[in-house]
Amino acid sequence: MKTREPSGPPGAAARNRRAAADDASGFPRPLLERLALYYQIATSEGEEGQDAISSAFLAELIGIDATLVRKDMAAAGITGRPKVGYAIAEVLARLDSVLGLTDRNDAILIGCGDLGSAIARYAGFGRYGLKIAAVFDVDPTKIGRSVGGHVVLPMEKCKSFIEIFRIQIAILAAPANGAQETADWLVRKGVKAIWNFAPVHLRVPDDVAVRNENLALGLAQLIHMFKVKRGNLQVPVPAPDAAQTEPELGAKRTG
Amino acid sequence: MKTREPSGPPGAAARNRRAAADDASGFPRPLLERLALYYQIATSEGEEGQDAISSAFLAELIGIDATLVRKDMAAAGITGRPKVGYAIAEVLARLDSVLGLTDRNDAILIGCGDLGSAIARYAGFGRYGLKIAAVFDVDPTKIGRSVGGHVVLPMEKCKSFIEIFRIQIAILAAPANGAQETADWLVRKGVKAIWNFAPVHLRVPDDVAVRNENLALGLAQLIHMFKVKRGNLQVPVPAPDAAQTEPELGAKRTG
DNA sequence: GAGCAGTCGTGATATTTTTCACGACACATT
DNA sequence: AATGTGTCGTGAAAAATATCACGACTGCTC
Repeated sequence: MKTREPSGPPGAAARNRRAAADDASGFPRPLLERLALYYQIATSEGEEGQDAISSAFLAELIGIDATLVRKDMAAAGITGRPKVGYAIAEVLARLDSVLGLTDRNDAILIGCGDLGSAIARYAGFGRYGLKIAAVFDVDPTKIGRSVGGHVVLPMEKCKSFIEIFRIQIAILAAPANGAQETADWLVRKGVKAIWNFAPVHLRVPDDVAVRNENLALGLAQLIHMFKVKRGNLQVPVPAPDAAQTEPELGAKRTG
Repeated sequence: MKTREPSGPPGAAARNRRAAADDASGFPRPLLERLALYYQIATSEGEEGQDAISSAFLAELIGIDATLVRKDMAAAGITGRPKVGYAIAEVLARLDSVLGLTDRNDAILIGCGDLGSAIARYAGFGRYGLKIAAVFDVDPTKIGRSVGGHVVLPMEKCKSFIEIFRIQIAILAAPANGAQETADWLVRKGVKAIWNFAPVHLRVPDDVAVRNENLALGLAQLIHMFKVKRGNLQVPVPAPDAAQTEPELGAKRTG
């Protein structure tokens, strides 16, 4: 079984590569990100009294091509009017539906450290349909404390809470060690979506949605950008011992 | 005909489309994300006593193809050994350099609300070369308070702090309104990299690196995934008035 | 009402990213 | 020492993604 199995499982394996593991099935990830961005901008413009929004405006703001915006809108099922643009009301309604922000989702928050507290206190998630129903922590010293209007509960009560309220979304703001374990446990209890802030890449079954937020990763990216722009970083090729002239990709050693 | 200009500008304009605006110039964004992921996994494996790490292992863990991992490694200038894998020490050293985590970077934190406090308290950034040198806030009631070992300073002192310490990186954890304004101000003062947590998409000059973290956006994505996996969301096409049978992309109206 | 200017819609095209297939090399075992 | 197995390295093909160019339609102005 060296060269991969061509036969393989029924059909799940075909799109198993990244569709199921990474975003879902609906839309590719970059598209989704842009869609959420449009939603945000449309909301902001709407609040300023605007009635419609043009593809060029969105494109300029985000820094992409206007055509791409139009393609995205088409993919989301949003129709614009020439000379006017896209009706903000329609954009919001449509993206509400596409992004699934229409109905409320109860979530539990696991871990009430610094980051967990920030999340618990952050009120902005309500607009996106997320409501934190309860906050849990293993640390006995934190239990009973009130954070963002929620009383921190002991983890022992988590199990029954999930079962009673049929919780399907969990926010994981626990330390790195034990995060995977906790995630596994949550999945076994029936949680179907995990928003992971622990600095590890969680592995979950295919039927569970996970988003690894991973601030450290974002930081690494920012610093990379920063360094490159400053000019004192590029180092694509190290040239370990054989000096190459081509900065292409790798370096064939044996020539 | 006008199938694009074969001659074209020198070369800078060619990759101007998104290279300069989006990530930088070094590596495409998805590659960078994976690289940071490798770094994280390698660190974790190294702490567990592992000495080398295989492309297949990384691929399986992240959910991508092993070839892609090898290509990425090659792009980063990391050489593996057949039958063994990639030496963790080399991976870490190389990615340290590529991601620019080698030397310390002093940063200031603007905004000490819930999220700002969490960031100030979060110790994990040190590993990635970031050191929070000072914390600022406009709110007079927060000034003087100690958060994560830093005394919150008034924004009035921010200007001179940036100038004196030659601060080039700012973490922006202010509310949405005024975030762009603050960012503009920071850029004028010489800041070259902004890690933005405000729920807006910041616009900065080309020579400034910005990463919009935007938790709400991540949440929207998670919820989308969740809904799609649950099966009660798909709606690619709305069929406003003309019912189409093709769920392709758009719907040609005039036929 | 006709012309003009601005914007959407989309097929074709270019570019980027990922996968496939296979060769080369290193370590383990006999 | 020779063989065997597992892993890297990489050119070529495929797939996905973004861009271009142009047509169609709308609202405004004269």
